[in-house]
Amino acid sequence: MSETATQYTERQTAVLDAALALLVDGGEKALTTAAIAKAAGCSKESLYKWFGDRDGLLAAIVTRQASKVRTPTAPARGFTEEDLHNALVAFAHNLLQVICGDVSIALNRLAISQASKGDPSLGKQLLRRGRGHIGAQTTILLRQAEAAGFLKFDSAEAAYQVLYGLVLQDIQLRVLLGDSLRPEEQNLKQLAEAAVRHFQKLYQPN
Amino acid sequence: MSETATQYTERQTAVLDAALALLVDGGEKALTTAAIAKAAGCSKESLYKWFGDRDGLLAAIVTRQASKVRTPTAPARGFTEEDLHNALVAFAHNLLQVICGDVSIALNRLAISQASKGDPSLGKQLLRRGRGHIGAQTTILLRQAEAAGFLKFDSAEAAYQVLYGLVLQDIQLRVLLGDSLRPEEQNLKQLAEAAVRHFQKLYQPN
DNA sequence: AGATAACAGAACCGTACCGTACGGTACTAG
DNA sequence: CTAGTACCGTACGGTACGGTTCTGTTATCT
Repeated sequence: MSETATQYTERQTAVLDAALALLVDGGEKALTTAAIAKAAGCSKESLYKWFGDRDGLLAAIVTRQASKVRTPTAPARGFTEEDLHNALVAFAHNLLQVICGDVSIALNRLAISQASKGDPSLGKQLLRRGRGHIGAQTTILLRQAEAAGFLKFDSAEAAYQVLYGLVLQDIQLRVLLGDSLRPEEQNLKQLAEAAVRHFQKLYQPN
Repeated sequence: MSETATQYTERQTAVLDAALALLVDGGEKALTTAAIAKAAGCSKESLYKWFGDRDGLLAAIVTRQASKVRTPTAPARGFTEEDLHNALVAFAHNLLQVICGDVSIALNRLAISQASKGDPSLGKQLLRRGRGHIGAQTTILLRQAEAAGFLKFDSAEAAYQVLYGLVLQDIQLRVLLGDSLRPEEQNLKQLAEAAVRHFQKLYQPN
């Protein structure tokens, strides 16, 4: 596994942000090297000097964005059952907002498109740095909740998987396919609360 | 909405099948008009005569495949709670198998790629004829189960959404991104049973 | 048998885009 | 003042592909 610990200069990250903006509105077809150079106010030659080739630039975009994932607020040491509920709802709400956001949609579409061309590296990056990271943090929260006696399960990872499914349902795939949320789904906070309610019912201790 | 009731000749459906096979192994980049013509043993000119342009051909591939969706076995008139459980598990298992299959992955990737280029029509088709259809059938089953007193919920559609999320979790997105299932996820039957168990616990009447 | 339509095969055209090369410019160091 | 560095802007080569056109062949109909 290539540990791309490469740190980019301020100038280069600005280029990556410009490229991401270009990707978000316009899709992948708008993301040509010429367009990136123009939007970023640099020359194509510099792009190739900095990022190797087009795929390298795409990978840099993904890793840069994935490095921005906000880890869920660390749970307080001693916390009540209501704290747990609120933390889970906040997690679910945040997850829904991220997934329905333009940036997430554009990046996931890009990664899937690359996977379709036989290169799963972008997808792996996205899963590892995005979903994997946020999942690990939340799994810790679940374990603490179990230790506090608020939840009961065999595997924290499996429980997290269930929570994830309850929250997202088929929403992520639908937005990726270009579908728009139904009116009753517009209220993401409400969706998050319903999902967490179901989750707590499934894993209540008694 | 264009009601593409166009019926293709046997020859043309054979071309669509060949194109689908090409898409399944090789991804979208392998799906050039020249390659399709070669694989199907026809000329490019015929392709354009039959399907208009490349996008028309892609749409024809999707609609043809979507027309093959097997509606879940109609539930028996008088059925027991065990029948319900078995029907739900069969549904979940079948769903997982379809979603993890090469054809589903290739078509969903194709539709997402098209959506990324600003054309959501393929995605709409996929949702309407694929997920929408199977969902409607299953929702009917859920309603009958409620009438029989085996389940309790406010909205059958919402309950179906929950079942869908419990079954798929993040599996579909992961396979689309090129990730492979973890060893403990290989047993799809087991996943289906766990999901249905959770579902029934959530919506048990008492 | 002759006419007509359908089709395969191949050549061709225009376009889009990746990657590279080159000339010109601003800035810094000695 | 000169040399070096980093960069922009542009132009170009090579290639891939969508779509069109042409020619020859096969099949069907009268």
